Amino acid sequence: MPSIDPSDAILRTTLELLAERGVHGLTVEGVAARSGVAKTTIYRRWRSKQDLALAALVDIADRQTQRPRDLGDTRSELLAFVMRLVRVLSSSLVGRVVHGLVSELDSDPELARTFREQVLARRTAELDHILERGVQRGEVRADARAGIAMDLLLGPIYYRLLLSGAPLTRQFAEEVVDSFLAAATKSPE
Amino acid sequence: MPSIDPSDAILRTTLELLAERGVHGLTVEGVAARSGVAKTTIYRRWRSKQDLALAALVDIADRQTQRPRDLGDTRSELLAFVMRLVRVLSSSLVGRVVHGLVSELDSDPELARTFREQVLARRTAELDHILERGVQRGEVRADARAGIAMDLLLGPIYYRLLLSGAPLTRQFAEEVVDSFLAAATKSPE
Amino acid sequence: MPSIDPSDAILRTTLELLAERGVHGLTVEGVAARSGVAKTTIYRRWRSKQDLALAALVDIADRQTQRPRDLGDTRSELLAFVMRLVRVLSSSLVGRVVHGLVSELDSDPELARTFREQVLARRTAELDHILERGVQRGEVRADARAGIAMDLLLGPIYYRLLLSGAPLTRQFAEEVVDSFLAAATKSPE
Amino acid sequence: MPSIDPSDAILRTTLELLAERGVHGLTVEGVAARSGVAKTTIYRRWRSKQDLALAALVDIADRQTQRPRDLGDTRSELLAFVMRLVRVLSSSLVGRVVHGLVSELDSDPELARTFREQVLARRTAELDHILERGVQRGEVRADARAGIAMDLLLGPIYYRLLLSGAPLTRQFAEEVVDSFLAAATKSPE
DNA sequence: AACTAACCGAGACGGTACGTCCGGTCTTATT
DNA sequence: AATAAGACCGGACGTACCGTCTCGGTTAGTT
Repeated sequence: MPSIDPSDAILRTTLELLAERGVHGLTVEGVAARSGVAKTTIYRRWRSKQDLALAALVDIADRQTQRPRDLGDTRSELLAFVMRLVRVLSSSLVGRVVHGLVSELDSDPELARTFREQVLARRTAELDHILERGVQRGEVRADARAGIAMDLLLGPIYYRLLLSGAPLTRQFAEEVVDSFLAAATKSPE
Repeated sequence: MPSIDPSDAILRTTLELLAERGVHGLTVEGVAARSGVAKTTIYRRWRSKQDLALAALVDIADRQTQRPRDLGDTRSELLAFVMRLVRVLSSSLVGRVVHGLVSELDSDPELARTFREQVLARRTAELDHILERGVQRGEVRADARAGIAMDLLLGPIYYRLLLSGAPLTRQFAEEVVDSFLAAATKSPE
Repeated sequence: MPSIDPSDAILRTTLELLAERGVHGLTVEGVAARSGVAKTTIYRRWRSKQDLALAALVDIADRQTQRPRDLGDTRSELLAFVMRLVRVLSSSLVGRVVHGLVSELDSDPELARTFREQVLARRTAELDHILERGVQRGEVRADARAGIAMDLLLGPIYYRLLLSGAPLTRQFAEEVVDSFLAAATKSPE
Repeated sequence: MPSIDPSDAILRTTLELLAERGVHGLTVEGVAARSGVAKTTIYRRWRSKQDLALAALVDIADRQTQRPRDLGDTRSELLAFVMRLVRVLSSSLVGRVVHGLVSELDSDPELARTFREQVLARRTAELDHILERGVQRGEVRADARAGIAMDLLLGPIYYRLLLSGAPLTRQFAEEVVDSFLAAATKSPE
């Protein structure tokens, strides 16, 4: 007698439908029908279908979060960090969900808050660790902080995912990391 | 005797509604009602409300496109380039429209194509000019090309607009430009 | 606390609109708007506006069905039978609805079936009773049956209603009944 | 160089579409498209699609009108008269068109007038001739007139066509004629 | 031979209603 | 008390035709 908690079934179905049809094709009615749950039950737990999609997203993220290990040098660690994002976003599911949610962040502040806390903040924390170690090693300038670093490292990745549609290759990840390091290493002019 | 063409009225109304309620609150029915045009007329010209919103966006972009003037040095020109984007995106209207459209780019290839051709490609062309001049001046490495430069310069801007919600300040623009130049100047290691 | 069931409100409004504007002017949207019911609710119960109009028609018919009483002689009973139809059809409402539905019977078999079962079959049953009594009394030939009798008695009435537009008077009803009786009495030649 | 007059092409196409899809599926746009004529041209000649359908109907009727020949006895002539109607209405085309038009007669007086003048009045004239001859022969009561005779003879036919859906057989036609003659022969009681 | 007026095709337009999809709320009965 | 089931209101969707309306391009007929 599995899954006494309907939330599991709901999230699992949500991910299935997201994978099959994207955020656009995700409907609360569809989730209810396939998971054998009443619409009411869904609305009791999530405020909207975006909220539900985000919950599913976080559900994945939870499983994939990884402590950034000490790889010896900052470049390797940053590259691992960026490549992990590249890989996750390239898996059609996560990429599609993020892509599908972005527009909603603008009109739903509550959703935006959750997204930033549950998704972005974790990445920032990881990046902070890496940079701290880099400063200690003397590989990175002392004033390097995750704030701007996130913009410089993740921005280009998301730009390709969300806007230009250009491919997220390993070479691209290296160029992004190297560009970042060029500035983070050099003393300001 | 202006606006014999209903397209004008439609686009104008579309911009009004976008400004007031965002892409989310934009409805074809609403545009038809306010602009005094039949829904059919709208559908005769645009395939969907996203298509319409994009048209309105391009309509603004058309009016704002600017030849990048020679400012003497590359940093100034890049900063002007980035700041122009920052200003445009900060004007609530354009920012909201772009934000509202992003999710649709994933599910509507035709829309994505148009967006890239009408919006991104123009920026790329401008950037190309700047970089070319920079190479000639010897301020930029000879292999600098707009492709990756767009990712590095615009990525961080859009990351803040679309995801982190952090403010688009002039200081931020400078940091982005300087970071880019640090890499584009230095010879590869 | 009446009309917990939206069907009541819908049918009542349908009759109002039919009376005011005829079948032609009956729209599902209009019924929804005036009855304070969602269009979906109407479509959940009736397949089309014709189906709805027919339901309203049957709704009236239900209320007006009457056991044919024994009036002593067949002519009186037939005349009462015919006159009842004449009166009902002359009431603008029923006449208009029937008139408005006829054309749809040709293209909507399901509608035709319902119309015949719910409306015509009832009349046929009444007529059967009358003829049966007439046979027992010896006033009508033993082989008189409702099948052809319906054609002969109602045909002329509907012909005037639907096609010629000639008035449905009492004298006309008498002529129809007498003509029928002339044949139904006389032995076949 | 055929059909200099577009009316021909329009009516021909109208009949085709009526035959294929019934009055319901007849659209002015469809006629225009198939006949290679502009909608304007159609509206210049007919007020509505019903008007057009009726014109097509009359067009057929014109070709089929027939002088009722003297067959020697009234019964034969009446039967021929009724059977001709039966045959015409049974041809799916005319039957469908009439069926499709009936409902419009109620809401379009102009259409009704034309229908009665162009279609019914011709039949009445034919019937008049037959009855006149019948009176002269002494086969029919002197006060028999087409007015009520049309109701009694055509009513049952149209009742089956329009309402009951029962088949229009030759036997049925005979029963109708004989019933009429029973009354038209007998002196009033 | 040029001019004009009628008529034509093409098709855009405002408008009405269609029937559908889903969102999110609410009620009822079950367990 | 939480649930499945599902009816309900509401808003918008995109479509189909309606009947009206320019708009140019023949084609006749007139001068």
